[in-house]
Amino acid sequence: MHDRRHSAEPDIESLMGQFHAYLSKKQLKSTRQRDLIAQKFFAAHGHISIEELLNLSRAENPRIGYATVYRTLKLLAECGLAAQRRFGDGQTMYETAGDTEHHDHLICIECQHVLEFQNDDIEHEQERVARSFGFSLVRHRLELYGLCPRARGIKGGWCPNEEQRKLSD
Amino acid sequence: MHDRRHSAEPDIESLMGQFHAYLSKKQLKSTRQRDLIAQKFFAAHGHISIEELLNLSRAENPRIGYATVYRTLKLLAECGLAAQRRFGDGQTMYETAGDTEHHDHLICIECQHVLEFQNDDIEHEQERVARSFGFSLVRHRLELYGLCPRARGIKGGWCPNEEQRKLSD
DNA sequence: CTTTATGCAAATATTTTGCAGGCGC
DNA sequence: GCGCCTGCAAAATATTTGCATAAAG
Repeated sequence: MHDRRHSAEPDIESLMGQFHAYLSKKQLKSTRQRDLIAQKFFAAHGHISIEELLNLSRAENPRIGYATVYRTLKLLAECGLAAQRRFGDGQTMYETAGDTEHHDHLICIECQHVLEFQNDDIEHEQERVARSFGFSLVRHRLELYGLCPRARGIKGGWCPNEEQRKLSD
Repeated sequence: MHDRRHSAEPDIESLMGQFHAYLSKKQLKSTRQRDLIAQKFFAAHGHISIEELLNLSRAENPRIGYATVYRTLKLLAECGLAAQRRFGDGQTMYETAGDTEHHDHLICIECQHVLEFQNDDIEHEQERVARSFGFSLVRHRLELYGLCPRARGIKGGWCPNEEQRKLSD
């Protein structure tokens, strides 16, 4: 298991590649709008709402409409690169999924930042569980929510928030 | 519509108690409709949509309206007994929360249905991972996406979709 | 060229709200 | 009784769809 911090850019290239592969497999077209929306979506990496995505996209191409964002997100969901999610009363959010290197997330509920990790024992066990129900496992999502050392009040405790700031500057 | 059964009656009494406690703390009233909806909701235990809940409730009291279901679910969410959730492209679902038992989800990407499971090895490993980063673990979410036997094309394969129909009395 | 996408607006679906009686307390 | 609740319908949101035109392969 190893700790992998996010640097500014996640693996957008690879995700765009998967998206394009899906489009051509389905004989669908790759367009300026789809690419723009997908890029913005992948770049947001964590969570993003339809509206935020529309606004980000419009910043570069003001003529983009709601329908295109919905339609693109639907495609991304079909190929497992996006997943719809709803928290509390808020709006519908989408998040990235199906990353090739399936790292899981460790999230501090205090400072909101996200670390990634991989753990083979857990992965194996997931396989076993799926098989025990007769399922074949396609992908998974694992998120651990907790408090980072700083948030727990440990003096001089390490905090992913600051750690990331250091890394990205 | 069909409802989902769970072997042992979950702790509905206790959940209703928590709900009533919340109502009186907030000086809100306990009504026939609220109780009915909450009971149906708790009895469903796993996942239920607004519409299913409305139908179950109307089976006993046909005059119940959408608005009351929405309002009751909002109350349940406020006191932490329900949580909104959305899987795949499907409808908005609600699930019980704040229950002692925690369930992870196994979801068929073909038929969209959701099974719950628990696996102690995974839970332990999650603890270990969090600790190794200096985090204290508060909660987690684990979702496995895959194909059920039927969806995989296994002849006579078992499908959670149908299984549930069978189970419902 | 042929086929699929886009953007707009209109159609649907979903959720919330206002209000005139009803019902808990 | 007083004040919160309910059911209904209308309003506000959110999402999907139809269609003429534009762009991709």
